[in-house]
Amino acid sequence: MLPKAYDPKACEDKIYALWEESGAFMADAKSKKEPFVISMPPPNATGQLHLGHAVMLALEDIFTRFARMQGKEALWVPGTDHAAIATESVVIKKIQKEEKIKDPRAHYGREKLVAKIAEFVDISRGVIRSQVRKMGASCDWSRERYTLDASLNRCVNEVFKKMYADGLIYRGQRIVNWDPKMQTTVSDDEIEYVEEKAPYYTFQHGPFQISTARPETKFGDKYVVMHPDDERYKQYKDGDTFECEWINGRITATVIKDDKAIDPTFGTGCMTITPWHDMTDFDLAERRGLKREQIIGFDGRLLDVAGEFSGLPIEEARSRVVEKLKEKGLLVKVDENYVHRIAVSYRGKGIVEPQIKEQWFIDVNKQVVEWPASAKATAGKKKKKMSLKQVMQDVIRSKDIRIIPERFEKTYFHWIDNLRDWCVSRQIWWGHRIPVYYCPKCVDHGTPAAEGMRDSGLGQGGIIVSGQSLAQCPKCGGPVVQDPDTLDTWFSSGLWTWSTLIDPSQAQDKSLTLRELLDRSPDFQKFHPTTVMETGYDILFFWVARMILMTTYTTGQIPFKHVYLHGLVRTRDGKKMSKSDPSTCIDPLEIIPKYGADALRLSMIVGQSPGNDFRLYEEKIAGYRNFINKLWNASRFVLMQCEKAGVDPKGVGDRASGVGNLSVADRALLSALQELIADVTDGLATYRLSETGERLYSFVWDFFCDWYLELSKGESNPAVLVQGLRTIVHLLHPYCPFVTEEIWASIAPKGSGQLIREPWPLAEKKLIDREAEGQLQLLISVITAIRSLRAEYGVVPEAKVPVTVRATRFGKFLEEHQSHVLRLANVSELTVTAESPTHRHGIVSTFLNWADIHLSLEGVVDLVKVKANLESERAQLEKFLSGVRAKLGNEQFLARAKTEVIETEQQKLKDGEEKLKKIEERLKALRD
RNA sequence: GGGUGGUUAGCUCAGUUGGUUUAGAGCGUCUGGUUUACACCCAGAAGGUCACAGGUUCGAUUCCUGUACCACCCACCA
Repeated sequence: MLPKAYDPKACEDKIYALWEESGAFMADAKSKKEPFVISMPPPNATGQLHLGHAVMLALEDIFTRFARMQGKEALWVPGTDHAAIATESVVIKKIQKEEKIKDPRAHYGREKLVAKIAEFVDISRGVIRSQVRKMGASCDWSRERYTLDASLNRCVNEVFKKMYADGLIYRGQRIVNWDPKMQTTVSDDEIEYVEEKAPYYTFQHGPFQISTARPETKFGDKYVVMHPDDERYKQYKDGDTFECEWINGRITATVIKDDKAIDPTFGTGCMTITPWHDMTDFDLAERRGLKREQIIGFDGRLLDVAGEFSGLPIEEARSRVVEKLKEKGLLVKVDENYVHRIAVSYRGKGIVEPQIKEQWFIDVNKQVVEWPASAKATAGKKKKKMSLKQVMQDVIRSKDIRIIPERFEKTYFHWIDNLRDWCVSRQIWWGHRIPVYYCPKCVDHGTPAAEGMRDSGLGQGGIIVSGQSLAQCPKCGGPVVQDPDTLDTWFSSGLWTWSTLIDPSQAQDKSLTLRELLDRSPDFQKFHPTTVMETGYDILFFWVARMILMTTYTTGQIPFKHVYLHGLVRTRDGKKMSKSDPSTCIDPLEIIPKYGADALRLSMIVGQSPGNDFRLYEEKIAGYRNFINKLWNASRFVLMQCEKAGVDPKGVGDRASGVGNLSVADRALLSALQELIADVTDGLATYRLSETGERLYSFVWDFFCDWYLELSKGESNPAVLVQGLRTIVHLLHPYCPFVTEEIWASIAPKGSGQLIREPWPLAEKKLIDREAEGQLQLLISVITAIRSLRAEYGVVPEAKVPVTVRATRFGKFLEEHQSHVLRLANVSELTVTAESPTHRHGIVSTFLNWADIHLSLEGVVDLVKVKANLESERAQLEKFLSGVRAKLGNEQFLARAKTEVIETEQQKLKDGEEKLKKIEERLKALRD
């Protein structure tokens, strides 16, 4: 006999191993079946499984299992991400701590440090893999990829080369976000803004008053900007110069009139600018061709321009500059309560300083992309040259890609509108190295060397962008040097849906072009574009948008058809779970052994809607653990019934025919199952997972267990029990794969395989039996009504009570099926009659639409209470009826409402009045 | 400053095209129960003017406008 309580610990790992060994997760590129594909958002290779991953895995596993059972060629590609900055900073910190080395970069040098990081990643990558398995993820491990795999690196290089050739990648001196802590640039999206109170100073700058929160940047303030229409400054003309006393002596400054950069209603209406360290000022300087000067070094200390302050870190310099200006009498006022926002690096948490630096950029506005790319997609559309931005907009606008929930399309468009050229170079070592080589001899290529080259003292040189690694200059045969920078991690992540489908052995063949590589990779041919991209809405910009950008450009295909965005998991109090406060966190790895992966999955899916955050706490998970246990016990009950009847559950056939005589309950169950199949199939196909999960939950618990199984105790047909349970575990399998697979093992027909490979049930119309469902409903309402009366009047549970039912239409049916009523409502004798009962004392009643139910409680019941109950019921009913009458008395309603609606209302009135009449009769009888 | 979402039972949340008797679920609460599948259970019950104010409509939790509060995203107010 199976244990009373389901023990996930005893089953889950074992079942997962069976699935994996049997090859159930593996997809076949040669198959003729319709493909269904998901690229798993790769967790960081150094990471631990957290709830964000757990949600993602649960959702994607449901999609995948459903598709697989539906007979599609389902492929779910797992992988891990090298997470450039995140990983490098983790390892550097680790070395600093464990090996007491202050500057691991300097200490080890590039090659050794990269090797150390790789070693660390190798070890920790296995951790996340095993954790993904714990969730029950049915992904194809034979196709696991890593963003730094050789074949993926090949893709990265080829894409870079192609973009460079198309003029989409350029090198430029532009303002970037510099993280002095990590010593690298970071992208616009990897910056958080934190509000901070800081003093806000106003200084006298010649004839003008200017305000700033950053006095330490003000050394190069050679320009004063004001609005051309500002009356206060109309005596100054654009280009006027003036001399004034400033931090380090007298300077000459120029007046700039600009209507775009300045808001005349703000502050004094004029400002000085720092183009080197401010995005807005940089734009203005670009526009007007103004000089720019670096004030702060890349190490976060002031440069020589600061004179006596040179070499000071920002914080210290600030107060001392203010002090000096104050001494000179140039400090006008200080506002201590000014709130401004400082930019903080998402990863390193260091304060980001804008800097002008020579970097590699992707031009998002240059119109060189042919779109739509394929001839097939071109039907009805004109091929146009578009910019990357335009393609990104087009694929969403044309509904080639659908975002769920739809409202995120707006957010997406807004982000694209504000998108600047994407800085893709990073000054870290961990990642895909930029495939650009410099030949110091071949200056004739005409391109100046990158900053890194100058730093290494090689001076000017020719540039070669290569899809494969180079040791020699193809022109002169001399030695080349590779660009020291690596690529933004999202550059390679942007290729994820297809770079993972490239055949690794083909990728070794350097003679192939990227196009050939795509054409010769069977997986790419079969499985791209992928079907759905499922991820948190927080990385819509980071990742989803970049996959669209990179993939449309490179392959001419969209990366995916649907984007399903889930919400973020929050604590019980609605706060973000943060690693720094472990008490607020729920660790899936602790939850799974305790409640099971199935329960965790359900708790994150049911009651949630896409795109909305949700709160998770242990009671919620326990609730679904209870549900899993309920299902488990239902199956124990089914097996027990089989045993009693001497039926082998595995011998039960699949067809509803040939299982002997069907009771009303049997027919009602089979019928309800068909509707359930239809609802669940439709719900899963349209991504309505919460609603569908709830439907299954309620069906299993409230109908199958509470009614069907209870009725089976009186009269049972083991074959129907088994078939019903089989259908249920099929439908539930995507949601809770472990327990259903475990149950399946006991009830599967002989010769069948694992549930994971079973075909999805199809609704059979001929099993739909409205009559039986209606009849069962009648029985249920009679039993419920009697139970309710018993509780209301305090009848002790063990007392058997005689009941009279006055029913006309269904009297005969009720009489035939009274055994259920006797047992489930604890009734001693059931009298079905067409007349109202003659005895009136000690009777309590309730009125259904089609029957009156009278319980005889002679000598037990308090007549005053009976009367009071009837009166309150009457009052309620009258209130309700007056509402219905008012509606039906309204001419406008009769004239304009739909006929069905009017008919329903009329029916309501009729039923209600009848019921009222009965209550009146009962009250009258009580008075007599 | 712009945008998006939320405001439904004590708590956490569903509610797909406006009308299925009197708005649902889980947890919690209350009453009762060792009914041999399950106390991770069973039976019964209480609890909501669907944030507020207008509007459209015969009819609004559902559509529109505005207000308040909360959350998030974006933005160059020095």
